[in-house]
Amino acid sequence: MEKVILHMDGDAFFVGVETAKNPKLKGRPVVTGEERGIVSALSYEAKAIGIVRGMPIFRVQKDFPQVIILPGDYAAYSRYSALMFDIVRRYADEVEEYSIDECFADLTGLDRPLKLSYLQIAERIKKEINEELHLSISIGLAPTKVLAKVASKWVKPNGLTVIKKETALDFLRKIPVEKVWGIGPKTAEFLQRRNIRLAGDFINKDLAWVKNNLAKPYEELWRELRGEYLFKIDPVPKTVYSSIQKTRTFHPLTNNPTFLLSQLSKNIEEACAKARHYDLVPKKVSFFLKAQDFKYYICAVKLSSPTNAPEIITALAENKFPEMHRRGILYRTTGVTLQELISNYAVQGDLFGGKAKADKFELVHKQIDSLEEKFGKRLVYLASTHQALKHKEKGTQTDDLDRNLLFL
DNA sequence: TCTGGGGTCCTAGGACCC
DNA sequence: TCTGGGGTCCTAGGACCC
Repeated sequence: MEKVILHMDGDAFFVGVETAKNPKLKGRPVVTGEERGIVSALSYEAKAIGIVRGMPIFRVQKDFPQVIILPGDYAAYSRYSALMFDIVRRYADEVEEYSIDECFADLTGLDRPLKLSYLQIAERIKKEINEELHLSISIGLAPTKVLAKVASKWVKPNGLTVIKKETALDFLRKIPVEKVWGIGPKTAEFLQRRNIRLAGDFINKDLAWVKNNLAKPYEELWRELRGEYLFKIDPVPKTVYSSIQKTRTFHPLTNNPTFLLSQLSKNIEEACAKARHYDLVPKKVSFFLKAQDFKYYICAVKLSSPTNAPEIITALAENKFPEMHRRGILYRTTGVTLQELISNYAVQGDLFGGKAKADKFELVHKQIDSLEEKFGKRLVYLASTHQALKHKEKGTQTDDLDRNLLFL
């Protein structure tokens, strides 16, 4: 039986939720991202007057004084996201939560028991999300995930588009190849140089050409675009991470090792806090500095004993720092990635007491975590992070920060 | 898109072995 | 001292996504 895959995509989702919370925002130019200093989401009205994602907030304030600027409210976005997916689950069992505002659902064979056509099922989902949550979404229906993505983007906002195997080519002849899910700038450029500009041009190439010229994932993409169902719906809710990353870009750029290390220390504290929250420990950690020209200077360390204690990981970072740091290069970003995460429960003791030492630190941090939950963030942090916070909050009294210093 | 932050997956090539 | 052929495992880095 031919598959029927639904793809649902929130319209300007963060702003949509803000409008649902406060209906007075409806029809107004609204952006979110105040806390980050750049526009992270924008209403269609804001888009219409020339605002784009990533635009600095100060520019919006200066050039578009009529725009309403809001800080992100991620707790609300997660709540609405869950409610939205619950509505999809009223109809389909197989729902894959792909991102905070997108999901796939397998509707195949549900028309009979529900006594509704596939189109009617999609219409109901859309109507219920509109009426119950006051959110606008767009839906695509197609025989594969990739085609369903194409369909949901075809009419936006508030769209509902069906692509059948027979009509796929007509759609794909109107879609630039770089707009296809999975084809990024590099592959798009490669294809365009060979005169493949539209998704339709791409699927008109034969399989041998695809195999000879592109990597394996693109062969699957090519098949999916031609209507062959390959990318399965994965309904397992995402509870585990395989890596956790924390990065921060700063201005002005710098070469100062002390500054860079304190930024890295802050990255490490944040990453470790997240890992503790999920009871995960990394078997491997990598640090990086990103230079002015966006080149990465990376070093990776295998942990003899997996831990999420920031004291241990910052000590590693300090040891490895000279391997990444070059004199005379300006850096824009520091970052840490905790890799090969495993459940803390599964960690075995080692011969040299590394595990016992890590356990002590982890216990202290668990207690700090619960205090911070009660009394707010940044109650306590490592001395090595101190400078990074001073930098961020320059202009405020550093006395308050000094009071909370914890030397371990 | 002159470039923020957080993820996943794939692959080429080196290390090591027979 | 120089030379095959073939296999596995691992890792760094590329490419892509939202």
